[in-house]
Amino acid sequence: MLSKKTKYGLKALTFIARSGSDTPVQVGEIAREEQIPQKFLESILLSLRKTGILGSKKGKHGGYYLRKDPSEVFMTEVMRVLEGPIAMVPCVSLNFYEKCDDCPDEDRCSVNKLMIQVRDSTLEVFKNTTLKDLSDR
Amino acid sequence: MLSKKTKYGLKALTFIARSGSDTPVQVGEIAREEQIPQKFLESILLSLRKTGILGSKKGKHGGYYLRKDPSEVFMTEVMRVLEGPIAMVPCVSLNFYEKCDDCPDEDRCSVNKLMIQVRDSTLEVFKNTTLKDLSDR
DNA sequence: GCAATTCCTACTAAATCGATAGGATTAATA
DNA sequence: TATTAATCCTATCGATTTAGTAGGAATTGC
Repeated sequence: MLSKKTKYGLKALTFIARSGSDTPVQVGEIAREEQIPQKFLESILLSLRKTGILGSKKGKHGGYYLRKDPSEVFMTEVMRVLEGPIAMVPCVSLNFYEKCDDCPDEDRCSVNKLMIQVRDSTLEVFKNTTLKDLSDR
Repeated sequence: MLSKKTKYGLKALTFIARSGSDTPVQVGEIAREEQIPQKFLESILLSLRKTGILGSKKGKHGGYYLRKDPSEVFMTEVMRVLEGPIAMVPCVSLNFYEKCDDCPDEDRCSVNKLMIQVRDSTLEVFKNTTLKDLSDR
């Protein structure tokens, strides 16, 4: 299941990308338009800022803005920030690898092999989709 | 994240497929060999039986067996039983469709579009992988 | 009848999710 | 400089899900 955090995050990013203008977009506006609880959205945008996808301006007339062109914001990056590892098991994760405690031999593990395939096919989608693709349609 | 239930279930199915023989395989044996809590595994195999993937024999010398040849047990079926919907959001699920309450227009939803792609690519993997593939390697 | 097995129901501890609350900090502007 | 409006930060909380555990009923082979 996709978490609400990710769902809200993607919608917010799309909203910001669509706004186009240079002036930052405020949390309140996004929350209102996209029907997202404002306080929850605040924390989501904050994490997107901390990882460098968004920039922010504080104080009056502040808000959030994209730090790159939407066509350069890849879903691999966004999904890892919002949803965490793309792999379904840590032992096939490229960025968050961890050995399974219960699995003695990774090379002979049937789950491992299957999940590598799932990871690769999902990755392929995320690598080929940018925020521009999301906001265009 | 893949649930332990699914992981254990896949390992157990692989174990049964590898055993090859006609005599049913006992929960205790699988639990011991694959390091899975026995009582937990019982409930997992039970759900696989109820959906027709496994058959069982009760009483002494009882156990579980495959109802089809491993090459006919597709991961689509197994994953749906163990892990639930393959789609990451209900609004793109083929078998468990539900409209998003918070999303007024599905056709204009950027999340929707992205998740359809992820669903299709994952489905492609599961459609082309059978229990035979898992147990062969 | 006894032993070994699946089957069934109920319970529980821990983790995660989806928020909410309250205020500190910063910046524009009157 | 005071006010206002925004982001930033920390803490808390209820509900749900996960990963089991417990205990025994039902069934079968010997």
